[in-house]
This record gives sequence, structure tokens and C-alpha cells, in this order.
Amino acid sequence: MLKYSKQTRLLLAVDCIIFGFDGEVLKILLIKRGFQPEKGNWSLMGGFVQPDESLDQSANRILKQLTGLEGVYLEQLYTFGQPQRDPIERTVSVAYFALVDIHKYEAQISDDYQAEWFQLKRAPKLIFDQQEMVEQARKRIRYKAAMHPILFELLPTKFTIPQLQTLYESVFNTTIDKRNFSKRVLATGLLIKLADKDKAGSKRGAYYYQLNMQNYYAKFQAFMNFIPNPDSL
Amino acid sequence: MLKYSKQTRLLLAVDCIIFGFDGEVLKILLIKRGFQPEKGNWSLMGGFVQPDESLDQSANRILKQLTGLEGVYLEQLYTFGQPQRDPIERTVSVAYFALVDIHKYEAQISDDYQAEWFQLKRAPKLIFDQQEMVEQARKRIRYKAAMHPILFELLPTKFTIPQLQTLYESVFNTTIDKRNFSKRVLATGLLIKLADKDKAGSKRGAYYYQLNMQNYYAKFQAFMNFIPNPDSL
DNA sequence: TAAATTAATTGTCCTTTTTACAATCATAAA
DNA sequence: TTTATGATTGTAAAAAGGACAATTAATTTA
Repeated sequence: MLKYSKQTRLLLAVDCIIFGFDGEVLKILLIKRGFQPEKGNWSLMGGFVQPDESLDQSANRILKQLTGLEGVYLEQLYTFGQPQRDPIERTVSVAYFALVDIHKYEAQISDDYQAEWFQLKRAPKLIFDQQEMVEQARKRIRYKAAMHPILFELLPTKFTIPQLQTLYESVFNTTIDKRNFSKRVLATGLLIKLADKDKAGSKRGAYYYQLNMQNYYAKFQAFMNFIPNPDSL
Repeated sequence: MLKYSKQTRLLLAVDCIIFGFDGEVLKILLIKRGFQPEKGNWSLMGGFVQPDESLDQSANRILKQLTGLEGVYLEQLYTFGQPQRDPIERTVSVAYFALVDIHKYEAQISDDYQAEWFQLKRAPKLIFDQQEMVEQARKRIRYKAAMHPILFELLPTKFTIPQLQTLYESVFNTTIDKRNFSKRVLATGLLIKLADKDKAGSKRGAYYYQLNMQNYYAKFQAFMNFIPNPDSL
């Protein structure tokens, strides 16, 4: 037996929703699409799955080709397959999302590629069904971040607790009591206090912390509750 | 512009992992594969995505064609795309999982189709990477069921609290204190106590309950915690 | 040099939730 | 009537969560 001869073959694409944090607000990375249709319009990083690569490989390749990003947190999100989602030809797209510390890759991205960070709230309209993809990705990171320590992927190696809190407040579009937040975060045993301070944000300076990688990997699948009232995810 | 002319097209399949509960243990539905390769071996319900149907439609069609099941809880799980997962020809498969009350469809399935229920723990080896699909599906329902009232989809309209507890214990492979379990479940406001009893399980009989559908749909996306120590998902 | 400013850091009390734990009830069978 | 079986219900202690504000460290300003 050689082939499933009577079946129809389809185009398969990968689209990547890349979230980034700069210390202030949550952003997504968009690119000016390089081919027709919709050439020149803002879109997610996308491309077609090649015959010899897995989906994960495809997502990583596309990410690297279009942005230079490598080794970032990347996770399959959902597969979108409405027959008419691409007007040119039926294309099923496997969406991935990535979490990136913006500053870490700042120079690289802006110099070499036509990609640009947009505030998630103020991003331009996207092509095809990509708006829906972004919305699902946003829901997913809220969902995961409410229980798993996933948001650390968006921060630099050294970070302060106020920075961490700003990130959570940004992702969940809420405000959290400072005392309760630091109490909870420290109680996880995920943070190691460092000797030096970040003096950028205040006169007094805030102590840097880094992840306890042992505990981080051990607790990554565990449940925790960083968010006060997670009913509204 | 007519087509993305230079790209390779792939076969796209859908595979369905169907979980069922009979009041005792958690089961999955398998079928004897009807075509080569691996014809006659136990496999998930699968088929190729047709040119004009969405992925959800494809999953529902395949489910109905192979088992007669219709209108059951069906959710996209993950997309599997290792290049060599199908030895005949590269096929990417979008996996779905379904939750079914076994007794409700018992006659239908056994009479009309070559499908059979197996205890999840004692299921035969499956073809290709379907073992991995089942494992992922098992993880997913644990994950979801720990917070969302999804397991009611596995029960008949009328059920007792001991039945519900057996289901949870079966899915999570654990034991739960009876008093605490019923306290929690009743506290959700999801259950309506009925007047009649199920006398099958005991002399005294256990009161039937049914879902309060209002609250059910309202709370389906909400977080709740049915499982004492959900660290081990 | 002192005062003012700014953000970081820390603690307590109260409420709610979770957990551990066992006696009683209803019914059919003996 | 007694017995046996599973269903039902309650309480106290512990843990977690939530509301709430004063103090500290360092720079900037007066």
C-alpha cells in the first residue's frame, strides 16, 4: 500500500501568537505579511508546514525565520479549520503561542525583521481569523497563569516583586493588594532573594529575585492560585 | 491569485477519544479499523477531513458514522503532527475527545457498529500514536474536571451523589471523604434534589439529583474545586 | 543639613474554606 | 424483631484568603 489515494490533501499552516512584556503592559508581536493575499498587512507570524517537519518544529522554524526568536516558551494552542478561513485556498492552521521577555530580544527583533510590538489593547486589525486566534490565546494564558507559574517566562532572569505584580495586573487587567500579593508569591518557595536592588523604579530600590528552578519545574504542573477571584477568566 | 501554488498539501485526519462511564469505571470506546493499514486492529474513531467541512463538523460526522453517537460533549484536544506517525503517508491528526453516558447509548452502539467499550486501564494497544492521544485526553479531562463541572456529561440525567463520587474517584483514581464530597458538591448550587430514590445500590436508597441547567451553564467556565489535593494532575 | 518625596517592605485580625473524623438513619433481608 | 448495608448528616480544628496602613530606605528638594 502506497497512499491513501482517494483522500483530499489540504494546506496546513502554523500561526504564532507572541506575547511580550516590557515591564509596563502586555504586548503582541506582529509582522507585515510578506506574500499575497493581504501582503503588507499586519498579521501573526505564519507559514506553511513543510513535508518533513513536525508541528513543533514548524512553529519554531517560522518563529526564528520571521523574528529571530529562539528558545522561547512555545505551546500549541488550538487548530483552526473553518473551510473559508483563507479566501485563496483552504488552509487549516495550527496556532501556537509564545511568551517572551521583550527587552531580552529588543535589539534583535527591531533591527533585523519587519516585526513590531503592539499593546495588546491597541493592536491593529488582523487578517483572516487571526483576531479570534489572539483572543483564544489571551484566554489561554489567563487560564494557565491563574494556576501555573507560567508568566515568569515573560520576565528577565532577575526581576522584582513589584515588576511581577505589574505583570499579573497587566495580564488580568486588575489590581491586587501589594501585601497579599507578595505574601502569596513568596509562600510558593519559587523565588530566591538576591543581594542587589533595582534602583530604576524608586529611590529606595526593590530587591531582585530569581526563580528557584528546582521548585519551578517541580511545581510547574501543580496548582496554585495567584489570582484572588479567578471566576472571571 | 488562485492558489498557494508552491506549497505541499497534507492529509488531515480527525481522531476521537470517547470516554464513557457505566457507574463503575471509566471506559473508552474503540473500533476495529475498517481500512488498511492496521485494518481490523483496535483504534480510535478516525477519518479524514473532507474539503468542505470544518474540524468540528468532521469530528461530529466521524463520531456519528462510526458509532451512531450524536449530540454528545465533544471538544478539540490537540493536534498531532509527527512526520512519521502514519507509515503510509504523512497525515496530521486533530484529536477530539467526547464524554458519554454509556447506558444511554448502550443498545445503539453494540447493535449497529463494531465499536466496543474497554476499561481505560485494560484497553488494548492502539495503532500509530493513538496511545499518546489517549494519555493526553486522560490528562485533559482530569485537568478540566478538577475545576469545571464537566464530568456530569458522563452521567445520566438523574444520578445520585454516591454515583457522582464514584465517577470522580474513578477519574482521579483516588478516594474522597463522603461527607466532604457531598458538602462541596451541594454547595455549588448545581444540583436539584428529586423526590425519588435509586434503590439499586442499597436498601435505604439514594436520592436522585439532576443538574440545575441554569447554574450549570453559568458556572461552566467558572472555577471550582472538586478535588481535595489537585497537585497530582 | 534638614525636610520632603517616593516607592518598597512588612503584620495583624477577621472571615472563609478546607480538612479530619463517626454517629445515626432508612430500608430490605434474615 | 434483629441484622445488615449503604445513605445521610455535623462539628471542631486548621489552613488559607482578604481587608487594611504604618514604617523604612533612599533620593531629591528646600
